[in-house]
Amino acid sequence: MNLKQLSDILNLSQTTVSRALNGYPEVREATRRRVMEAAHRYNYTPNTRAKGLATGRAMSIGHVIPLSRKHEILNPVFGDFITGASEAYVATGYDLVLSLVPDDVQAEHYRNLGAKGNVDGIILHGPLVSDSRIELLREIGLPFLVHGRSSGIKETYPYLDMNNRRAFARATRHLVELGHRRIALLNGDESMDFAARRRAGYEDALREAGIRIDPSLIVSGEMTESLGLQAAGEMLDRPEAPTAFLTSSIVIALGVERAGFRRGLAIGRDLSIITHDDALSYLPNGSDEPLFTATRSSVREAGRRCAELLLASIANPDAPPPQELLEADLIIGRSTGPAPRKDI
Amino acid sequence: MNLKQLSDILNLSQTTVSRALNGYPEVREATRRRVMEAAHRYNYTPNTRAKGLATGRAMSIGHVIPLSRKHEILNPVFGDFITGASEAYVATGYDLVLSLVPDDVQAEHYRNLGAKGNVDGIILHGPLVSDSRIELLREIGLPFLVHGRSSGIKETYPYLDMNNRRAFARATRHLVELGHRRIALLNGDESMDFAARRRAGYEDALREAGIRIDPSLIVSGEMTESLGLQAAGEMLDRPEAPTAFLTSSIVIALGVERAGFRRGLAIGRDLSIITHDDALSYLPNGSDEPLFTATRSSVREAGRRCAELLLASIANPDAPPPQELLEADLIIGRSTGPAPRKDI
DNA sequence: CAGGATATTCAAAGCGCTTTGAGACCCGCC
DNA sequence: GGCGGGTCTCAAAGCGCTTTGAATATCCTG
Repeated sequence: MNLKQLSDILNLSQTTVSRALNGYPEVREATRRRVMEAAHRYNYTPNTRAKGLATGRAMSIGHVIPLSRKHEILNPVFGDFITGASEAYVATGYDLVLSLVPDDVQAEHYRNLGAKGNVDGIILHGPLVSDSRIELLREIGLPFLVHGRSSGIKETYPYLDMNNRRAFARATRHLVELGHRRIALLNGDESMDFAARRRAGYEDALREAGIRIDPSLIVSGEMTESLGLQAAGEMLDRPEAPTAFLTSSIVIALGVERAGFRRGLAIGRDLSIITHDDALSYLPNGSDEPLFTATRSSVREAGRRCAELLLASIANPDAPPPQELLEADLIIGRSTGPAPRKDI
Repeated sequence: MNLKQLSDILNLSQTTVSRALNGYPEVREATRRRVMEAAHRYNYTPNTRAKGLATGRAMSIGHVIPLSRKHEILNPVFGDFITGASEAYVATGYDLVLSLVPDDVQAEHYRNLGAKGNVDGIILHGPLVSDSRIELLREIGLPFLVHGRSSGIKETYPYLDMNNRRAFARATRHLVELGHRRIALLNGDESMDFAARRRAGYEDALREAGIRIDPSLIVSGEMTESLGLQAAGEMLDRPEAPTAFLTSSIVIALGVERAGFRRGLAIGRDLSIITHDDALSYLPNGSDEPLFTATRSSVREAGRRCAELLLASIANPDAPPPQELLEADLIIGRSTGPAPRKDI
């Protein structure tokens, strides 16, 4: 069923039918109702491609996920982010076009997305510390929004980020206040901006407390359970083992916990753990009481907000680029406690 | 840059340029090269919407994720599935359109997808035991493929599934052979087809071994760490505690393990665990040696295969509907061992 | 009831592409 | 020289929609 057929059935011109459906004022209310009803009855929905061609708007947003050896980092978080973004898209009739693109063809892919014209805007995922994609996107002229930031970029660009630095500074400070001096950081890949900022926050707090930054207590890599298990395991076996761990994700924290269990350490007493918690729906931090003390910031919420901001800036291209910073909550759970006596 | 501009620059007609780019034979090789080169130089890419309008093909595939209280079940697995599917799409120039749709408007959404014509086919996720969407999709006439199956549907329909029943029967049998008699099943929501089949496999093996099926040892729900922790915790505190657990996902297994740790039980000795492992990239089952004994089947691989099958059936609509069943591997790890003496 | 608003409807152009059917050109051959 | 056959190129129609500018109904006022 297309517009022509529908208007033939109704004995109206295509113009009138189109106007009736799109809420233009120059259609009598009775006519509009008649049209609406027929559209519904015959299950007529305007063809997106044709509509897009005519209006110049694709009514869809592109999400490009870098696909590399490192992509696993984004993976678990991505589902929730998308869920949030979708809420905003569904509400406004936009579609979400997803592409997972190998690192080496990304530039080309972005250019294509622009030229092919099948998205009205792009959400940039997983920015690096210094990410050339931002400049590229500006050059292409397609509206975009960065989820996260890129410290190396000085020009202003639209973004939504979580205040990773402050969150990790607070978490570290909390451990310091509990008397911990040897605090390990198990971080994500530090070529990623969020991880670099987290480390900066951790170092801020240590410096502030006059604690020497010990590189041997800092590990960064893929945020998996194994990373937590292995890195924590190795550190705990040292004579001068850390008494507290700060981890970038719950899965890492689970690995740390396992390493602790294996050594008969009681979590929250012999060993403290603070993790960042993205509030992933399928990996809740405990059900009633939080399992881990954590800095928490919902990535789903971030997804929704990103989408909203991007849509707003598409609707109003002359507005200044949106820049928002979300603060994480510090949630106290049972995985932290005062540093063991002998270690103070 | 559009076709007209490009052909003006080249002093050729739009037809010729279009033909040159699309590999038609009636263009001199020299001309074609000239066109190709110019297209590249001016970064010309045909507008997808216009091309789609003209050809009637959208060059994109829709993935519809049911969004309900239960959606979390799909969530963690979904990222990997998509990654796999994307590999197939990228290779063939297709785009992936994602929509997360609340349960109550799904039917409408599918109809719309069909009418809007912005996808050439649909992958159906998370089929229920008896899923009306399959009939609906057939009725709509849009090519589709089900990831999983729906036991309640008798007509043939295209699908790719993992042999959940056999996998769980094998796993259960393995535990039985190790001497376990009280084997608990921590399953996903059993209104989902995959979970129902897993339970059937579990029951097959128990019946086969003459072991009574004890409903109090079967729990199904959201596949989270908490589910594992709580359900296993409760069961382990019974006088007649199970000696082995069969779980539907690694996250559940992690919860079971934690419940074990808390009670001072040694995994693989006091307590055996077998889990299904979707081979998620960010939740590997150990790094060198598998953490858990597991039935393993890569969901990423499934995603790739689903996409391939769907694309093939779009390319060749008259072929019989593809139906494929993947077998899971049974991987032996350190989480299983003979049933404790006193329990035999 | 004429005359001018105002409300409603229409035909047609255009969005950027593919594709059809036809025209131009160049051979070589009789 | 003319003609058939290949090779190459072109103008124009159409995909399904929106939107402009014009035409027609309808209504109100004096």
